[in-house]
Amino acid sequence: MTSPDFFKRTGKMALGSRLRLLTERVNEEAKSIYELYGVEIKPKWFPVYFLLAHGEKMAITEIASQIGQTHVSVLAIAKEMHKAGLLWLSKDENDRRRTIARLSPRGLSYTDKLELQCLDVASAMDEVTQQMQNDLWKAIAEIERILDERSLLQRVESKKMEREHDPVQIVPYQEKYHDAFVALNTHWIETYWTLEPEDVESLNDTNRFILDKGGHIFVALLDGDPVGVCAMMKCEREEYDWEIAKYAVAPWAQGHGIGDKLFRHILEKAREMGGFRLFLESNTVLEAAIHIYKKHGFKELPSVSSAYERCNIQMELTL
Amino acid sequence: MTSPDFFKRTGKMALGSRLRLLTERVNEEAKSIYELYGVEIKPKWFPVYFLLAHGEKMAITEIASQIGQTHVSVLAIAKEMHKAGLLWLSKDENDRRRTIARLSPRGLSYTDKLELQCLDVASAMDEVTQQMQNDLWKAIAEIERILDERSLLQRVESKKMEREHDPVQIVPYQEKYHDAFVALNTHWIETYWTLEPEDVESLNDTNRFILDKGGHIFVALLDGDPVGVCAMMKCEREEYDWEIAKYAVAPWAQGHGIGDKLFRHILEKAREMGGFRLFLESNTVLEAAIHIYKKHGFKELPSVSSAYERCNIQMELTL
DNA sequence: ATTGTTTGTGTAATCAGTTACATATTGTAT
DNA sequence: ATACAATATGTAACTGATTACACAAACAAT
Repeated sequence: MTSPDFFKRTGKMALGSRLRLLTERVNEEAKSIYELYGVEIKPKWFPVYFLLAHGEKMAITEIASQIGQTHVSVLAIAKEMHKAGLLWLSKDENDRRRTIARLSPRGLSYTDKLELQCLDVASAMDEVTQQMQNDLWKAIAEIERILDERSLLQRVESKKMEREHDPVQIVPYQEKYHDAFVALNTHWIETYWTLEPEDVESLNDTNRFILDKGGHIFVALLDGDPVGVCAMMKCEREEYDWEIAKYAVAPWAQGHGIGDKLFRHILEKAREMGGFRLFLESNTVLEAAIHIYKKHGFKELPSVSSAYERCNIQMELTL
Repeated sequence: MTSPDFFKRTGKMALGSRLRLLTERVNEEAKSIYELYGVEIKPKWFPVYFLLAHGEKMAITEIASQIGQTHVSVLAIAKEMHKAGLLWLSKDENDRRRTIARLSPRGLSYTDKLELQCLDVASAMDEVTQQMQNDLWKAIAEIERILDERSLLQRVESKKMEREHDPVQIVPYQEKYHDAFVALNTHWIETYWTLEPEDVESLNDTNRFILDKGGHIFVALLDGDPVGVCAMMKCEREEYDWEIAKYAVAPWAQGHGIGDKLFRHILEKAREMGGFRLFLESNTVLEAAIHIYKKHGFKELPSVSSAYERCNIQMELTL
């Protein structure tokens, strides 16, 4: 039914689509719930019904502004309800523009049933809410308030400005960064060790070794040029979620916090994807890297038994 | 713009309407964000675009199942994108039923721009998320999971069963319970004291004294008959949110936990409405009530200076 | 008293999705 | 080899909302 994988990949860009899907689903459920109670009311009538449930009289526009819809849709609902014999429409004597709506006796007679239904739905929703760590209801209220303060457009606009003025950017790996990925990693290996045939293979076949297995690579761009890379791979060890590897920054670009920014990005992604136990292997000669690992809270593990000969230190972090 | 008052009143019954409103709003914003980036892509194309962004080829139905929409809507999107020159459609050689979609070179050329847009939107959304106590994104994922386990319909169904088999029910106040509200309160006052003219006035004019000021009354029904009432009023003292008052249960119905259930309901409502500091006044001769107050954690306040002569104890609770 | 603006309602077209059903291919079980 | 079921697409009609626009009543300012 749900396709959580897709939305995990899109990230928050697809909020609209996701909300629409959830809305659809909730309305679907609502329909069958109304049927369960034998109330001949369409779910979309509910807001109007609720407003008039105790005999209140209201003009179309008034209803619309209260329930947050356009007068056109309220008009359509009112007509449908009128046709179903639940609602009466009349002109306001004092202001001949206004059309006053109120429930018919038959409409009013449903109020009790509907009230029971509300009761049951409320307690079912309460039950659901208790099972959630994040209260959907409150979250909606919060985001509405936050977007009232400053629209998403404005926020995105300033992020855009920020980004455009920042020469350093972290982006997800793409095929076009493959050469840089290989070159950057080759460089630090060759500085201290020699490149083994396995190295060449694993670097060249990025897709097979990292991405296809559910791993991710991020690239640091300086004025659009790739100057740093770092990979997070699904960890083969049971006790960890992600292994950080292939972390390399061009020597001439070091010392400007680019590596740190890249690494922070990786940690954030891990957090987002719900993997909290991180692992990495390295060598103590790579002082700059070890410094960054420690800075972000990685702790050294006691014993080392690595597949790579050039590793003499293993570290872990639980986010 | 938003109408939070209305949704506060409807409670969780109007989740569908509320979600639709939020969806509408997000999509509205999305539209202007796309414009900001000068990408000639409609927001609703995004899921399809995202899937094909790196040259992937996919059949219509395949796309549909991945993004959680019907093949019909994907087809419509594909046609629109085709018309806009962003997408190519071709028949699968091996399976002549399948229509394969992939981005045209022009479509692919937008990928970079869109990626930047994703980046900015993601960081704007992250900023928003950090301001929220309840993570909307996670809340959606959670509720989807919970509803996968057991549909809302099923949950409501069992709540209905429970309610129908439980003779005791707590419902919000309605006009028809007015007589019971007056009678129940009059009874305990007259048992220990005499009814003053102010009492009569405040009980009779429930609307003006309690409801119009944003207070709430709940009624305990036993087999449909009102046997208990309790009010929560906006507290006049700065340091509290709600004052509990007019708490009365018919003597012949006492000792069956009805009063307790009613009181628990009140506490829950206070919690829901975000009022955490509660206050009440009472008299120590009302042992049953004092017992319930203490049971739920109310603590006695030292000094008493009440408007009511018959009060000799004041209590408070922070939820 | 007149005129221009605001407000309330109504109509038509549009949008982004849906369901229901038709048609063409492909797979499968005798 | 055939017939039936399953799959992939396509079409038409519907749904629940919207925007754009028309028109009449009420209000406000000269």
